[in-house]
Order: sequence, then structure tokens, then C-alpha cells
Amino acid sequence: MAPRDPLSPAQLETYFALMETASLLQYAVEQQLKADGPLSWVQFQVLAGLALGERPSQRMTDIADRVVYSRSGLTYQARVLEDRGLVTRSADPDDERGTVVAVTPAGRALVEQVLPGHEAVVRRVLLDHLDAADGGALTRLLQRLRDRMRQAPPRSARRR
Amino acid sequence: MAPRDPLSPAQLETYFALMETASLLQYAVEQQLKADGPLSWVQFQVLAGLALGERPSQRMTDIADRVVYSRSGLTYQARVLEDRGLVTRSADPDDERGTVVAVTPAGRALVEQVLPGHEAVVRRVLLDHLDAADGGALTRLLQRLRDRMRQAPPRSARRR
DNA sequence: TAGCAGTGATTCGAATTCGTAGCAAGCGGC
DNA sequence: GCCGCTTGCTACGAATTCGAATCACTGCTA
Repeated sequence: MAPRDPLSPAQLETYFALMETASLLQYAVEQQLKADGPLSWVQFQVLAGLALGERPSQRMTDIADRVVYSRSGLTYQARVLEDRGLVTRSADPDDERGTVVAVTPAGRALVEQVLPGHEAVVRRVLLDHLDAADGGALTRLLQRLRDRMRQAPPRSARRR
Repeated sequence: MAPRDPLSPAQLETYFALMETASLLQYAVEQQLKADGPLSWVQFQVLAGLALGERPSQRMTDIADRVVYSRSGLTYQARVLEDRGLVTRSADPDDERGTVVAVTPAGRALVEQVLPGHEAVVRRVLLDHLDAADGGALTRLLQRLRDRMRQAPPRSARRR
């Protein structure tokens, strides 16, 4: 990690404003998820990724990388979600080491249940402060940043 | 929380891209802070806010709101930082209920020690992907969002 | 095809995070 | 000046989070 010149105040501000905005938004949606689910933020991310995404079942490590979480932490959460009947875990037929997590109908139903209130919070806290042009610009910038960051080895790739 | 229409895919993408970008960036800087401090993300935020900001001593609740953290969680972290000699805690002379946290010289030294490597990570993961125009646009948008979100009652204001 | 490094997941223990309850001090109305 | 309510912080218990160690299975290579 070769240190170069210090960051300018404007650069530091980009960084801090990003982290601060995300923290405030996350706290706001967590309140809603707890009240309407209850679901934690990570539980919502896991469930929503399965229920709303392309693939209704995914492997543990893929989920952990998607939500930027430790694999052991995801094991814990997967058990919690399974105990609540929101997902199932089964051995991957293609690779006996792997575990495939799949949403259940109850899991889908819970996502549908919390989603309207969730979207309302996102609208109120985030989207209502962006007009169409700003929203588009912000989304493009963030998408590009996310895609670049995803180029790096995922969290699960740490040495052992 | 009156639900209105569902969000468009583009709107959902704004939301998820923001949260995902922040998560990836946070994970990256946490690795550096752990290696060079060691400091956790919240510890760094607390210390850096005191060492680099305007006010080198702040009240517990103000710090908790600034870093979007629970007050009891901040009590724990303040004790940890105090035990390591990085901050001091003392009664607020103006309000005997209050506790004022102040960085020590050792705390400042530690921030100075981790900062170059920290900035290098921020540069590599975030800033290197933004040219001047994009960085400026992103910063302006995020600053405005953050300021709007800060208009809402802070986390410490929850009912008891 | 036996050996073995690599990968997927879980277990375990330690550290942390949070909400609630409780304590102490301020503040307003009377 | 006193009571009742609020506010600032900490104590406590329960839940969660993480990394390291471990177990099981894959697939490469000699």
C-alpha cells in the first residue's frame, strides 16, 4: 500500500459523504425492517436477493460475497432464516461440498410484505431528494464504482 | 409510512448501488485499519473526527450521532479507546450529566500513523475511478443527500 | 489412482452491538 | 424550593459478527 500524497479536502469529503450517506440510509431502513419484518439489514439483503433476483437459489459463498459478509456470519444468518422457514438449505448436487440456499414461499411472502414500506422509506429518505437527472447521474457513477470494486477478489478469497 | 407505487428498477438500483458501493469500500478500508492500527471502522471514525475535525473534544451523544451508532455501543468503544490511551473521558463542566471525550496525543499519533495507508486505499478503491468532473458531481450529490438526511431527528432521539 | 493442495461450509470462542433499564443531573412550572 | 419530566450516560443481558481451526469433498498430478 504505497502512500502517495495526502488526499485533498474535497477527496476526503467524497469518501466521508459516501460512507455517511450510506450509514444514515441504512439506519433508516433498518428501523422499518425491524418494525415490519422483523428482519435485519443483512437478512433482508439475503432474502431480497433470492426473491427479487434472477436466481432463487444461490450458494453460501456467492451470497456472502454478494452482501459483503463473512462466510461464518452468513452461516449463522442462514440458520436463523432456515429456522424461521424463510429459506431452505440443501447440498449442491453438482458439488457435494456446497450448500444451496433457496427462498421458500414464506420467504417470498415476507419480502412482499415488507417491500412496500421499505420502498416508502427509500423514497422518503433518498429518492425524494433527487430529481430525474440527479438520480440518473448518481446511479451511473455508483454503478461504475461498484462494478470496479467488484473486479477485486471477493471477500471470500482471503488467504487461509 | 404510506406505501405509494413500487419503485422503478432504476430507483431500486440507485439504492442498492449506493449501499453496495459503501459496503465494498468499508470492507476495504477495514482491512487496512486492522492491519495498520489496529482500529475498527467505528474507532477510526471517532478518532479521526476528533483529531482531524474542528473540535478535538466532543460529547458522547454528539459523537454517537455523528458516526450513526447506538449510545451504548459508543460507551463500549469509548472505554476501549480510553483503555488504550487514545482518548480521555471527563465530566462536561457545563452539564454534569455529560461526558466529554477528547483525543490524546497518542490518539492523534495513531491517526497520523494510519492515515497515509488509509488514504492510499481510498484512492485505489474509490478515487482512482473518478475523474475530476465525476468526483465533483458525486460529492455534490452525496453532500446534499447527507445534509438532507441530517435534517431528520438523530439516532439518539428515539423514544424511551 | 493415491496423494495433496485447494475449496465450501460450519464450529468455536472472543469481541462487538444493540435495546432496555437504571442512575444522576438539569429544567420548567408552580 | 420542590416535583415531575426530560436528558446524558452507563450497566446489563441477549444477539450477532468475525477469524481461525476444522471437516468434507474436488480435482490435479505424478
